[in-house]
Amino acid sequence: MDGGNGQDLNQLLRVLAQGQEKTRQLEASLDEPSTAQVCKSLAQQIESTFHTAISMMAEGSQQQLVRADSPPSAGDSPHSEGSDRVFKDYERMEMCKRRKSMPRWSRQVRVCSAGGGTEEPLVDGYSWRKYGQKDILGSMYPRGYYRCTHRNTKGCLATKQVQRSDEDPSIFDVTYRGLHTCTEKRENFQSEDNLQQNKEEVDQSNDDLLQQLQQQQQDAQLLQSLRAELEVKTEDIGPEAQMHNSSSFSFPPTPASCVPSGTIVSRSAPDDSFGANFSPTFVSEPNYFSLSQCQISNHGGLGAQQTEHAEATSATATSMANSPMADIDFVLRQGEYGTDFPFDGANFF
DNA sequence: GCTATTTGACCTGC
DNA sequence: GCAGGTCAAATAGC
Repeated sequence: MDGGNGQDLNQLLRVLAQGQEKTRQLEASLDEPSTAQVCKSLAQQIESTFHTAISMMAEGSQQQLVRADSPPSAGDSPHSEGSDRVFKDYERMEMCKRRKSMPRWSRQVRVCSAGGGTEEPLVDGYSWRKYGQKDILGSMYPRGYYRCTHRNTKGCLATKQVQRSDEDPSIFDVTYRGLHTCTEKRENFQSEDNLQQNKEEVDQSNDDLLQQLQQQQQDAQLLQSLRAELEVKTEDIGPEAQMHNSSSFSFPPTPASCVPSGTIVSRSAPDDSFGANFSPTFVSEPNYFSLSQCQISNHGGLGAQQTEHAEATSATATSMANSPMADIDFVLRQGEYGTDFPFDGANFF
């Protein structure tokens, strides 16, 4: 993927620009009286655009990672004893890898009903199946583990964890992991009120993603021109020195201040200096964001879903993180990926 | 009988 | 070794 990177990026930028344009159209449509159909259509187009962009990135990154660690296929030794076991172990291993790279985000949900248990606080439009519960050290309440009901039928790997807050038992911390690959939609949970907010978030995500990509492209060009310059200058050096240099030349280590921590800072953080921090490596840390959003359930549960669609869309836009090109656990969310845009530059360019 | 939940056991990462 | 996360057998509800 070295030769076609610039072209790929340009193509990707075009696709993302399309998404941005569609989002603007959606915004414009909101001012019109009867917009349901138009908005729905535009939303579908936006979703499709993100899907295309993500596919492009995933495809590009996978080409770099053709490795020998293919799964021990059952066909290798179909009748050997314990082959199932080996395969299951492998699946478990893969699950751990996937878990690490899954996008993750959390939110706080307030409920009115003062139940005592850890029952699922809100219906969020997806159907979840509880698969575990665990007492958590230092927490008064156990944590419930849920996975998408369509895990087996559609291979949807989305999970969520629900834990009642110690400070305020009416608040649940809900941590979502992975994206729904099942086709189940939550259209019923999209109210007119939500639409504008969601659109703004999607628009913001689009803008930020585009900005990051453009910055990376500039960095790549800069790097290339620097490299070209370096090559020219080495011609002036004598053959002996050249030999020496060619065997020991290396880029100086990246200053510590320029190495992204991998921790996504709050959007409100003013020190957004992405441009100065391009680095081919980054440190991976589990990154959360917390919406701290109080959601009251006495409006038929609609309030609880106000931003979730946009979050899912935003997370979808970042699901390139699921690609094997980086073992990262992050969630991009409108501007929060400031200095740590998690592309592994060394792989991406 | 099918599906969802519960719960102890097991596995993995730190 | 410990805590968190998941599995899977047992159980409950429809």
